[in-house]
Amino acid sequence: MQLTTKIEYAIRGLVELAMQPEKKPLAIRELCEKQNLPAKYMEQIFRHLKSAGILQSQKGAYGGYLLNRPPSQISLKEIMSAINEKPVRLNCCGKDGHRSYCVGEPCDFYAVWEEIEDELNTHFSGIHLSRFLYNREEQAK
Amino acid sequence: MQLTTKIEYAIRGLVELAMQPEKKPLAIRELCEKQNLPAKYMEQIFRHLKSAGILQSQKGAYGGYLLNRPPSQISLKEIMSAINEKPVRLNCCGKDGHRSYCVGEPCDFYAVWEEIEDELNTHFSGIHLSRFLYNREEQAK
DNA sequence: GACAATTCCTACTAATTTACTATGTTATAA
DNA sequence: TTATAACATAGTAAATTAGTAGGAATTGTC
Repeated sequence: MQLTTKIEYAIRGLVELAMQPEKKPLAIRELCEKQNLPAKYMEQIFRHLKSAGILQSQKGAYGGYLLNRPPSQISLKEIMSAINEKPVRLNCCGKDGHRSYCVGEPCDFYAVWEEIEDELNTHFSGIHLSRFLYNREEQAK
Repeated sequence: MQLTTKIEYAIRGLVELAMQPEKKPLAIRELCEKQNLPAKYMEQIFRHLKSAGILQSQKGAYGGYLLNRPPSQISLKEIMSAINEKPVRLNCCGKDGHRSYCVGEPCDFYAVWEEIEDELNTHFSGIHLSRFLYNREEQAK
């Protein structure tokens, strides 16, 4: 498993939002000062999370972001796929790749790998943001 | 999930070896011609698989590689960790990173992520090479 | 013993991806 | 009207991935 900074930052940002009082938006700049994160980079990340329906935003002065749903209803799967859409490409099936290994389209190898991916997605769907703030929930008033 | 070519090539190579008659080593060059893979790159991959105890090798003329164990006893976990050792680094815990998020060493965030990694490793430990050659087993005599 | 075939080893390079920064534009509350 | 925030896109630097290059060491066969 490869944890990119994007995922890490996303989770840290979301955790911070989760500890925010209801309905009070938190600005990226403020959040990033607390967490010492690159603000401009975070903007991009948060916009993705917004288009995925995880966040909602308030523009202008006193604006910011807030969670669209409780942390227990935001899955790691959602977060991950909001941030990086990476279609798996197998070289054995590529246009230029050779095909002796491939039987159909998609080939057997690809089919098996897709099964495995599905299993992982199922697993990540069962992990929620709340898991990352278990210890902090008590700290937050 | 990110499937690197190294992992893909490793599996394709191992599948090819699995279809080889017992005790007859298969040379990288021959294997790579069949599968249209870069031979020199494959050498590196196979050497890693060897040091991980998945393969054994026979040097010199008529040499090559062969599986050390039946495909049903070679897990995806083994293959993956043989090829890429990637220690997860979280920026929130880094030497230069800030620490407001971190409570201990390692921090809560890290601890949760490690739990998730363990779950994945457990899952990958249950997936074996044989899964990739289910359909081909009949084809191989 | 010579030779051909093979694994083994290390260093280098090219391509791709990741992790940002820069420079704005647009919307909104006070 | 002004300050503050999200929104958008393009560019850049660092890191990783995906190889290639050039050989040394080993081993079966003639």
